[in-house]
Amino acid sequence: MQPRQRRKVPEGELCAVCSDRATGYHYGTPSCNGCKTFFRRTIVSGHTFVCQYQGNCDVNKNVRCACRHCRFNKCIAVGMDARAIQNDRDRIGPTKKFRMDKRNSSGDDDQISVTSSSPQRTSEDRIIEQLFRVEQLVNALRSCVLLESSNVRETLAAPCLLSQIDQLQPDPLTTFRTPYLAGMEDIKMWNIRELRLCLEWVKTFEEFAKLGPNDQMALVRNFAFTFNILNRVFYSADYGPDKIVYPNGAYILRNAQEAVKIPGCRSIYHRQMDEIMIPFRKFQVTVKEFAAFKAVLLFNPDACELSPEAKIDIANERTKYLSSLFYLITNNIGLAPGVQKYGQLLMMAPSIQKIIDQNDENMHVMEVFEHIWRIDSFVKELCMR
Amino acid sequence: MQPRQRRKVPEGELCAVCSDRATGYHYGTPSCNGCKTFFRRTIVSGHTFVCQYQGNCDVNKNVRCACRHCRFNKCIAVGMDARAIQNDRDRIGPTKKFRMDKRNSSGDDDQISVTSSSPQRTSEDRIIEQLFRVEQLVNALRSCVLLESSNVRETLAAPCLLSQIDQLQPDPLTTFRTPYLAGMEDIKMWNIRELRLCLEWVKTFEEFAKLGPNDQMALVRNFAFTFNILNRVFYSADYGPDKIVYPNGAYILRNAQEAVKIPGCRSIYHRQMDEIMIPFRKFQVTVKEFAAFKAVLLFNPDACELSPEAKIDIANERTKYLSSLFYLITNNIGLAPGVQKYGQLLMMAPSIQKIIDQNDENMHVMEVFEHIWRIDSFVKELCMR
DNA sequence: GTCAAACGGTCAAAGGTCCT
DNA sequence: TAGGACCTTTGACCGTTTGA
Repeated sequence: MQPRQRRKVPEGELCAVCSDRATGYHYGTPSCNGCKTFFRRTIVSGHTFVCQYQGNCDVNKNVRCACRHCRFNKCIAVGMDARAIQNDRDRIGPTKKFRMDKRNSSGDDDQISVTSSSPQRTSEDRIIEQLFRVEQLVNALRSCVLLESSNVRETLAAPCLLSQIDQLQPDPLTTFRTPYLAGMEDIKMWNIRELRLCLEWVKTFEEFAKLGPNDQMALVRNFAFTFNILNRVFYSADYGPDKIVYPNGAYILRNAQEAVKIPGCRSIYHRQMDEIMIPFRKFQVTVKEFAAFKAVLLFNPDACELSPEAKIDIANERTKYLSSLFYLITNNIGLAPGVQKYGQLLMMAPSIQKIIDQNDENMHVMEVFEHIWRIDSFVKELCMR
Repeated sequence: MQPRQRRKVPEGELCAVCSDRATGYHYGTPSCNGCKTFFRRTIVSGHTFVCQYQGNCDVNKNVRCACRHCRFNKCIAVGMDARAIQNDRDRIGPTKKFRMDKRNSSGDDDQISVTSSSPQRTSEDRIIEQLFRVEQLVNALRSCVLLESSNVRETLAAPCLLSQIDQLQPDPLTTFRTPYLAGMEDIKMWNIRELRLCLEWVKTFEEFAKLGPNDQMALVRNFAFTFNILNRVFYSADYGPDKIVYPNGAYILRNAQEAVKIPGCRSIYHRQMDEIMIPFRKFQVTVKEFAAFKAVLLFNPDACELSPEAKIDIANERTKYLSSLFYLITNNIGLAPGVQKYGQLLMMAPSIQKIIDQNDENMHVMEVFEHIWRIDSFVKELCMR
């Protein structure tokens, strides 16, 4: 477990969160067993808490359980690092031998639901929990070796990779290295990977699966590059407002480096930073909110070439995710601030649309110079109109 | 939690207090759920009980509730340890999966409409009332003779026409006649008129007036054609989903008539109908809501060529109108339906954006054929990038 | 190879919820 | 209202992984 520094916690050191006796450095911070476990569970489950008071509750050994919102905030404030949490469960096997028995009793395939002990309250909560589980799976899939898929329709018809994720190998190309300037190969690799993930992601929606292949194609062609860009900026490590950092450390500068510039194309990276990445950070969009926002954008009844019959179902689906997003936000931060955050988030959509349109235009320019800037056929099928 | 030892209560172990089945060691003593909870509540509430008899009542499963004094005494006697009781914890929310309560019921009795009947008007109310007054004035101005204005900056700097509206003459070109197929002259006339109205409309916003001329120009160039199209479809008389009708009766067909087609340009009228006009009608958007929606769209912090300083004020202004729109809608129709309507309305913005972008493209095509399809210089200044 | 730091998993025993 | 069945959350303890 890469300890940041190999140092023993001094005798009598206190938990930086609650001042109980620290049992060591956990997630980069001297902390007690309770705060360590609390932090991990909160991150892994994706729970968000609401303070019943003013958000400035005292956190100490005696009252640390009184307000989970303030306890978690303090965990973050004292420097606990969520990246030190290992979501990759293949690397640590079961700690008990009789775990084998459990596997056998629950059937051959280890199911997704093992880890989730979610509260499941209202239908909105269930929707959000489902989105969150899928989001985590997609994030795991992002760093796996993905076989090349040249045909969108076939990929859509194939079984979802997310259910077989434990049989996939980690891809060394995706492991984080010291940040370095991205080259064109990085951009292409991540574009293809993210578009591939998009196809697996959309397949997890029941309503999407019900659509005919042409409607599926229309929706996914309308949405795929949005998914690509949104994930790129949302999951970019925060190296300031002028860098978009891919998971492997490759980064793009605000004024794009020469290596990734395309003659005749207007750079859209600075707009991705100003109009998406910075607002996401400013509004403190959570993973769950992000997932719901993407679902809203996917179900676009105005997507080109949708059949009229499908439009109605798709509009209803959008409404469902809109409501879930609203209650998620307002439950987290209260009605009045939530109304603002919700509105601001939705009003990012037109800006995102403009960026996507600009990208479309760029791709057509690239195609003119196809002998130089060859566009992957899979990308072309998904993103060109 | 310090369990004294990690030991499971033996099968068949009895509660030391009442001899019911023990569910585990609680507060240091094997005990049942009832006595466990009774002990905690008694300690936490600080209650003291008085025995009605001699203080030596029997305490067992059947009569344990008969005398709380003796029950509590026995709890202490068998060794329950009050020091194992913790401070209050955070609320954990509903624990039952299916609850038929709150939101999705009718929104009438929702708490949100505190303001509507109170004499004190909120700031949101005042904002809406102001927008509504201006909307009515602009609607009046639409049918007045408007002097030609060739220069956008000068027009923005000039006094607002809305304050001199009673000195203007009605324009016979705008009076309603029996509907007839619009010709290119109708389209051009209404485009210019609506753009002219847009300039007068934006001037009524205090925050807009405060901006420097370059920022004003950036905002209005970003917004003018949106204003044009939105007013066109919102105020179109309802002759079904396949006609956009101008105030003078000129109408455009879904499959645009030859007279208004432009070679090389994709028609955007059917999209204006499907993605704006029909949703406006379906959602039953009111005039006030429409006005607030336009204000939200005007104050776009992502408009091209805005100065960085202006962006912040503009974002705040947008948030203000977003909140006003939300409270307007939810006060009208209740929280749950309002949340849906609000979200659906805002999510029209990306589709509107796409239509505007398509229009931009068309205008560039038109310019190539400028000798035939001459674009008015005023229109060009406002709408071309 | 050795071993301690720091991961994740476990489950008894805390507290909270909600129907009676 | 108070009681208690049933639920979630907590954290001390333990096995596993990893890097110096």
